[in-house]
Amino acid sequence: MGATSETVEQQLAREAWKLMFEFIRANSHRVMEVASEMSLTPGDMKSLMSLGEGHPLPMGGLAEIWNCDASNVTWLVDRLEERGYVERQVGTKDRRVKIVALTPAGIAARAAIHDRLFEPPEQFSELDHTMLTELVAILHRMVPPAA
Amino acid sequence: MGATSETVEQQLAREAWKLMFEFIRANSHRVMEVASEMSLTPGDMKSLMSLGEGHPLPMGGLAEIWNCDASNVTWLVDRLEERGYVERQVGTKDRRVKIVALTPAGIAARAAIHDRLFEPPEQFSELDHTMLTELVAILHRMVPPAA
DNA sequence: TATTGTTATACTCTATAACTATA
DNA sequence: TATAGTTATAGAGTATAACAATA
Repeated sequence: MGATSETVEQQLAREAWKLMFEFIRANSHRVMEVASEMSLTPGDMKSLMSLGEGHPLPMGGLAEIWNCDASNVTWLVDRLEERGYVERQVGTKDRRVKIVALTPAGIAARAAIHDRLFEPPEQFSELDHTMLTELVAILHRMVPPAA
Repeated sequence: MGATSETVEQQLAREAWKLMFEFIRANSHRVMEVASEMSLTPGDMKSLMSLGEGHPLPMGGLAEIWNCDASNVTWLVDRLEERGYVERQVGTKDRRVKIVALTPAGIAARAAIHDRLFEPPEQFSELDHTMLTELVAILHRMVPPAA
């Protein structure tokens, strides 16, 4: 049953992933909506989202996370800094590096985005208690605990 | 148990949605990878993905689906047409409208994208047969059958 | 000399406005 | 006159290259 069984599971995984993909695509407009509500561009919002509270990051690290050029990080951080959401701190060890940290206003903005973005789409109301419990357990297994 | 029970379910839905969101974000690089493999920009790929085989659409309809300006649709369709993936057909009833249809090459490219994009991420290997079956059933309930 | 981040500049993507052709 | 799509043009976002400060 080895090879056959494995194939069945791969097919199930593929089916599940495909459905998840479609579900996300059907709800992708929400990101734009929330950004628009908060007068942020999608780029600003994405940047803000990936700056953890207790985890300030150097410009270079952001370029890696955001998968863009360093010069673009300068531009993005300038935008957030103008709005008072982040600040640049000079590195203590190496004075060349600039650490980007959320300000209290940035932390608040990030929390507001999360609140709105994590409102579950209407399709979740199709699920009963058992299914919801199962789904949470399954996703907990797939998503590593700490980010 | 009415109000209380509902709140618990809303919390579960929120938790599930948040986890799904994180899971997708952790795998968002795949889209870029596949686009790059096929020498397509993410925009080209997104456009190609939303053109169904038996469902050619007018330029105006695409502007609505892609949520962008009509002039941008012209540009996007030009790109796909240059690569031989779509063709403009003049409307039979109203000669002003242009119907955009996938060519055989476009259908093949779309299938290739799907094949790669729907390869389930490694995290699915954490799930046993029961969980996979549950997940597929749950997602089928949330995603409307026809696209 | 090598590296971090910025500035100057060019290229890509998207939108607004004016236009062409049908209706 | 109104509508579907295109063309001309301007604006946002991103990258490449040259630069300044620090290592």
